[in-house]
Amino acid sequence: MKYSVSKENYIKAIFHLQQEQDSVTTNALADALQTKPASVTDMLKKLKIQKLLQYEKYKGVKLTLEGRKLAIQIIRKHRLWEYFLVEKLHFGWEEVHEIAEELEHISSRKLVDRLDEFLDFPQSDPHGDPIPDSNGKIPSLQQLSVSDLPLNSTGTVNGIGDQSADMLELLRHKNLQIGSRIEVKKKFDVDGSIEIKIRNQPPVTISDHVAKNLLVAYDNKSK
Amino acid sequence: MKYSVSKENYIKAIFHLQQEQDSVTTNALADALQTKPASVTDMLKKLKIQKLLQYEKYKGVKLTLEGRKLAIQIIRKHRLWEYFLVEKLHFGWEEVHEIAEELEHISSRKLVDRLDEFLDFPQSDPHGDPIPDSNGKIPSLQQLSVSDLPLNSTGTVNGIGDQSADMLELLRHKNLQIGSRIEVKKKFDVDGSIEIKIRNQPPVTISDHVAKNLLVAYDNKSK
DNA sequence: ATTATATTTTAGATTTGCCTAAATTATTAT
DNA sequence: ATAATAATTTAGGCAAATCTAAAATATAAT
Repeated sequence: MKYSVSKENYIKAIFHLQQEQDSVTTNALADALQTKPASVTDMLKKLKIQKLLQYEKYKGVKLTLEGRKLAIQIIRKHRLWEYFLVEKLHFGWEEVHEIAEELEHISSRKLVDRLDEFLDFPQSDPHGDPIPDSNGKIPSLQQLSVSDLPLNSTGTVNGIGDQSADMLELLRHKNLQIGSRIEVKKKFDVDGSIEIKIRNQPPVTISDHVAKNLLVAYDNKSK
Repeated sequence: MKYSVSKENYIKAIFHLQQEQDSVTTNALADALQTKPASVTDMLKKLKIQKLLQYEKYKGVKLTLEGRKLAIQIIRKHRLWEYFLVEKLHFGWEEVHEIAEELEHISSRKLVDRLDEFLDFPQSDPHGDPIPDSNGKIPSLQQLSVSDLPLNSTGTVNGIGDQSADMLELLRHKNLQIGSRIEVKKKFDVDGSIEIKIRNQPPVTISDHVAKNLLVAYDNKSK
C-alpha cells in the first residue's frame, strides 16, 4: 500500500475539491495540480484500477472510502509537519506550506504518530485547519467568521478563509494570527468594516472582506 | 540545483564508497544501490553531464567538488534527522536509518539549519557518525577501537564499526550504547577478549571482534 | 432541435530510471 | 602472451508520468 508522490497528490487534490462539490471535474483537477487535462485522464484510470476512486469517463470522479482514508492520512501528515515547523522550528506560518508539501509524503506511520505525540496532539495547524487524529477522525472546530460575531463579544482566531499571500501579509501587518483573542468593538454598516481589539493592543479596523475570512471560535461569554 | 531522489542516492553511495577507495567501480555501485551495472552506467553518464562526477568509461568514477558538496549536504540531513528521531521522538537507534533515508531528500536548506539549531548542533548521530555542519565541515571525532585502549583507561563510546543487526543486538543486550562510559579492566591475550566496566554496572567481557568494532573517544585522563 | 462551444478523452511522443541480452574491454591465470 | 574470466558498456525495451494535437462527447445558445 505505497503510492507514488504523484498519486498521493492527486488523491489529496480530489479530496479538497470534493469539499466544494460532490463530484470532481477533470479540468478542475488539472487546474489544481498545475497539469493538463489529458494527464489527469491518464492518471484517473490508474487510480481507478487501484480502487482509490470511482470514475466513469465524462462523468467526473469521487474518492472511494479507501481513497478518502489515504487523503486524510496525507492531510494529517501535512498539518502535523506544519505545526512542527511553526511551533518547534519557529518558521513563519506563510512559509511552511511548501515544505510540508514534501514532508507529507514520508511514509512511516510510526513517525507520524510519534510526531503527533511529541507535539502534544494539536487540534489544528498554524492556518487553523483541523488535524485528523491517528484514526482519521477530523475534529470539527467551532468556526465562524468575525462578520457573524455579535457586538462586544470575543473570540479566538482559529482559521483563515482566504489564505492568499496578500491576506496573510495584511494579517501579519495588523498582528493578527492564529490564537489571537479579539473583541468586536464596532460595526460600520456603511461598508461592513469592523473595528476589533486584540488583547493588549490598540484597536484596528478590518474590511468586510477580511472580517468574512477571519475565522474564530466564539467564546462562551464566561471568561 | 535540485536533483532527483535517485540521483541523490547515487551521489551519496559514491561518496561512501570513496572513503574506502579513491575511485569507485560500476559493480560496487550497483551492489550498494541494489541495482544492475547497466543502470549504473546509464546514470553515471547523466551525472557526468551535470558535473557532479568525473567519469571515463571503464575507468571508474570520482565525485567532483560539487558532487562532494551535495553528498555532504545529504549526509548532514540524514544524520540530523536520525538524531531528531532518537532524541526527540524516542525511536530506537536501529529503526531510524530507514526513515532517515526518506527524510534526507527533503530539500529545504532552511529546514535543515533550523533543525540543527533546534537539536542544539549535535556533533554525531545515534550511530556515532559525525554530522557535517552547515558549511559542510565534518567534525573529525577522535575514534579508536576498544582494542587499542590501554589497560585501566576509560573512554566514551561514540561509534560502531560493524553495524550489523547481530552486532547491534549484542550491544543492546550488554547495554552498551553511544555515550556509554567504559573502562578497560583486563585483556585476555589468549583470544583477544577484553573485560570492560560500564559506569554503574557490573563488568562484562567482549570478544576481540566486538572490541575492534566498538569505537570510543579516549578520555584525556584528567577527569 | 440543431449548432456552436466547452470539456474530456484518445493517440502518439517524450523523459527518467530501470531492465535483459549481447558486445566490448580489462584482468587473471596458465 | 594468450586464453579464460570478469567487469563494463551498448542496444533495445518497458513503465510511470507527463505532453500536444486531434477526436469524441457533453453543454449551452439560438
